Amino acid sequence: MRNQPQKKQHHHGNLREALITAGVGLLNEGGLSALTLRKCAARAGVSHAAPAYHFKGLNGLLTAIAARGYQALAETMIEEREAAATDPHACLVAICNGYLRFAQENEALFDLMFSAKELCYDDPELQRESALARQVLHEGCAPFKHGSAGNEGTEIMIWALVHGFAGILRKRRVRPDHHPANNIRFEDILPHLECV
Amino acid sequence: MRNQPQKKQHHHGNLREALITAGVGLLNEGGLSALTLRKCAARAGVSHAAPAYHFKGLNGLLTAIAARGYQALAETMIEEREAAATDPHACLVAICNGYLRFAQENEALFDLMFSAKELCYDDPELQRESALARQVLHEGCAPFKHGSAGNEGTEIMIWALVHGFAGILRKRRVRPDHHPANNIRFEDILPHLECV
DNA sequence: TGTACATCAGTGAACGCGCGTTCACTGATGTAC
DNA sequence: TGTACATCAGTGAACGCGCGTTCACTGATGTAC
Repeated sequence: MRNQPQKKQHHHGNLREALITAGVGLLNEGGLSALTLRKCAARAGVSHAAPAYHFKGLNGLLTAIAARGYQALAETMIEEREAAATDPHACLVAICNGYLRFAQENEALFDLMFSAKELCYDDPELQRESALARQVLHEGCAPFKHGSAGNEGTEIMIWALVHGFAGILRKRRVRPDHHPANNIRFEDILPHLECV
Repeated sequence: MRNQPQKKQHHHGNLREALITAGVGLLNEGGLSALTLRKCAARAGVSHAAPAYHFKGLNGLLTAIAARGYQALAETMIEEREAAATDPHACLVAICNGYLRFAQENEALFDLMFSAKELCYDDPELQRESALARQVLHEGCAPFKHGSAGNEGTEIMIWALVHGFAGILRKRRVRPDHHPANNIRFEDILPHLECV
């Protein structure tokens, strides 16, 4: 019963999850600036001092939410990859599309993960989740080399490319008539990759 | 004399410039969160209500500073291009390096230009300066085609690539051991572009 | 050339707001015996 | 099985802070005559 409280309790039992969920909701609805300790607490139905206590301050909460973001990013990429054909090219394209879809469907969360907000970059969970997401991209790039830099060059190029796309496709960042056409696809961009 | 006040005056004479300069300084020193109306005013030596009056609120000031950022971005790219050889490939590489240099030398300003902060995107000056910066990249890409998308495909790909690089190279965004090597160069990445 | 007046850039005090932090506390839980 | 006690998750009131905005005002400037 501990994780599914039936009624108002002093010990919440699952406060960490509740606060992270609340934070993600706030991000989706109000953007980065809507994510505060007090609003998170209110949405989770606890005292506004609770998240400060639980996460040892605002940065701790932001860090936990960002870690959850990396987890979701990895899941989205894997989801796309699973749905794709098995040949390396299609897999990599699918992974890239997953990255892009995550960025577009989770604008503010993506903001938090890569923005100017100070996170606790040495937090083990944040490190683990971001490394796992990175690993998905790494595996997708492994069969390829590109130019003299080989595999590593491929991975960095692909990461930059997909990350840059994510940035410039964001709504409100670019005037509509400056928007790159949405129908530019990775398929058009990646054909020069050679299988090792 | 109007633009060079010798002593404390009621009419500042060049308040707009003074506030933008102050804002850029604040960004450099304290990041995005250090950029407030009150701090800008203090640094420019005016009452804290002055910038609100002059720029019609915080967003107006942020917008003017972002516009200045695009101007500086264009200047940096042009500077690199001028220093390069005249062949199209070297020019494009130079422009890309300029984009990247600007992003690295002006972290917080770059943040403001592309971050989640709400700017007045229909401000004529912001539109003009961002279009001019975009134009530099456009000209650099004009001699090339890439894949079936031709010139436009090239431009979007290059923009995404360089913008993504800028993002992932930012300090503190990525753990040191996840950092792409700084010595990866556009020269290694662009050889597949074909002259039209 | 001088005077009266309208304009407007910037002032400074006051306002309310939401924020993160602190801290003495309470009440539930787990453990030792 | 029951009791005493230590632990600790969460409370709620209070704090001070910096923020953007507002507004009656002041003083410099430009213009009409």
